[in-house]
Amino acid sequence: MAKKGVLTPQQEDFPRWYQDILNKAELADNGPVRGTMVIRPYGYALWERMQAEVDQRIKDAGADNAYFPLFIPESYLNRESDHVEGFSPELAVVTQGGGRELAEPVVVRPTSETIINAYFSKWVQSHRDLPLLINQWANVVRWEMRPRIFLRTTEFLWQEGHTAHATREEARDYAAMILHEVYRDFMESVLAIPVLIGYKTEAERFPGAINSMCLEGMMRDGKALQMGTSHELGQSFATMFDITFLDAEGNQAHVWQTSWGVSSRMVGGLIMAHGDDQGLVVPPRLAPIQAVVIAVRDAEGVVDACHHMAESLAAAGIRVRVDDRTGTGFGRRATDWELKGVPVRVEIGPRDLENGQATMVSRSGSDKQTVSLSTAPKQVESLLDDMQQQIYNDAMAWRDSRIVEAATVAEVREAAATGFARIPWADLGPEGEAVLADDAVTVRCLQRPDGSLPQSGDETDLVAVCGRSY
RNA sequence: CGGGCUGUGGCGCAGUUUGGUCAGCGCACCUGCUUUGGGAGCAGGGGGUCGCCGGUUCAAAUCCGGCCAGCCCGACCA
Repeated sequence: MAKKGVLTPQQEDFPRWYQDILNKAELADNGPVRGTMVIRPYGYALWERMQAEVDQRIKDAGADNAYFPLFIPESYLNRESDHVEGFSPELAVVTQGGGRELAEPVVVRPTSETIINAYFSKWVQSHRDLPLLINQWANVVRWEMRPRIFLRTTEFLWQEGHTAHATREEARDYAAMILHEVYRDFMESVLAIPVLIGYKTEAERFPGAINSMCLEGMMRDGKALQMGTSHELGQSFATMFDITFLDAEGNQAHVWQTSWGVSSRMVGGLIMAHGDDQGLVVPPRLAPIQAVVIAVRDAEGVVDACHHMAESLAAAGIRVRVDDRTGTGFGRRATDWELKGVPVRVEIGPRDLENGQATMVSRSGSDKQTVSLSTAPKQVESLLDDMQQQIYNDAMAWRDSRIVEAATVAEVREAAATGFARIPWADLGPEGEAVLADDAVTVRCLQRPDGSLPQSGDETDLVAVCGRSY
């Protein structure tokens, strides 16, 4: 009884598909205040897994977690002119507290450069205090014009790293290292989303940065999603907040800084990079539930067998859940887990049990295979490994099939209707970039012809990757 | 903030042109029975002052005015 799809097909209406999946997979709801979201348990479980993986990599990169206040004095924002210009339109400002007008309004942090650097200036005295490597997991607020759950919400969750270094080279290398070792590695090996890396053009740069590096993923509708950024801040904040140190020769100098972040936007990226008309597809390394053991129906010994199966899967290190809600029809439950993108289903019914078997089904393939109860954990494990690789390969092949080499602005515009275009930056330039902007096409990043990260924005053979974006 | 579309039980919608006999449908939910190997069936049942405020009228989901919210397309952005 193949029913009509549960979700609006992607081809028919992609934004609608996205809305449907948020509801049907129980990921998030709109909050009561415009632009806010309620992240539901399954959506939050995805975020927690992302946090855990990113946090470990950040610690491996030598940064320590700390926490700074939600409220920032308005005057702090005003100290860095580019920064305040960039953010003031989207600030939430508190003017009252305890029933009284505040002497100085406080802003709800849109990002924490200012308040963190105010403290860096207290903590940094000597070259021996450097590098100072701090990370914070927090919520931030930006009063966005056009909110969309996970992709652009008024309040969102993120991680922001802030560092101070003795030299420009060291700061640049650290920002690039974060881009590669923390972000790119996480996105490609855990999220299974291939990303393009490069520099932002001046037009797209973070307010206050001297260089912004980014990672861009392609969604299933051909649009780009900026999945993360890593900035060289130069010395502007150091100057404004007076962050100085005595070097080994006894000279006073300003530090060189970086900041970098990824956010709950990645949940949206995960949905749109892998999801299909059956629902979410969650790569095994990320999945909060890697395998669900389903009791097909309540016959003799079936539910017990499911719990035993779950125990042996868990013992093999697999994140597992049992679905023994036999009061609900099998088809309904199978569909529900498919919607949630759980990589592997292990189904056990009386027929399986008779033969000492279980049925193993992969979210990405339609074939069911029969496995013996005793060897199932091994087989699930290896299926999970295969799926991780396959999901990445599929995303990569699909993306590459939608990247076009272009020679003119017109060709870029045409290619951007379905995907990305690559064009020599020398041929496009800021003038071409401005022309493309009329059609909502932007330069997503500047990279070397081989796709690697430049060492400098002055390199002469840089390629501009262009597309429409979220 | 500009352009377009839309607000009716949890979700999706019909009804608005021609004001009254209009508060209805599907899904979801509750109870019972039968079911359960790909969104089960039957029977019974609960739930909405029709986005909000005001106006016109004997009478407003329906007409008028204002406001608010959501979605899509732009400018902004993680």
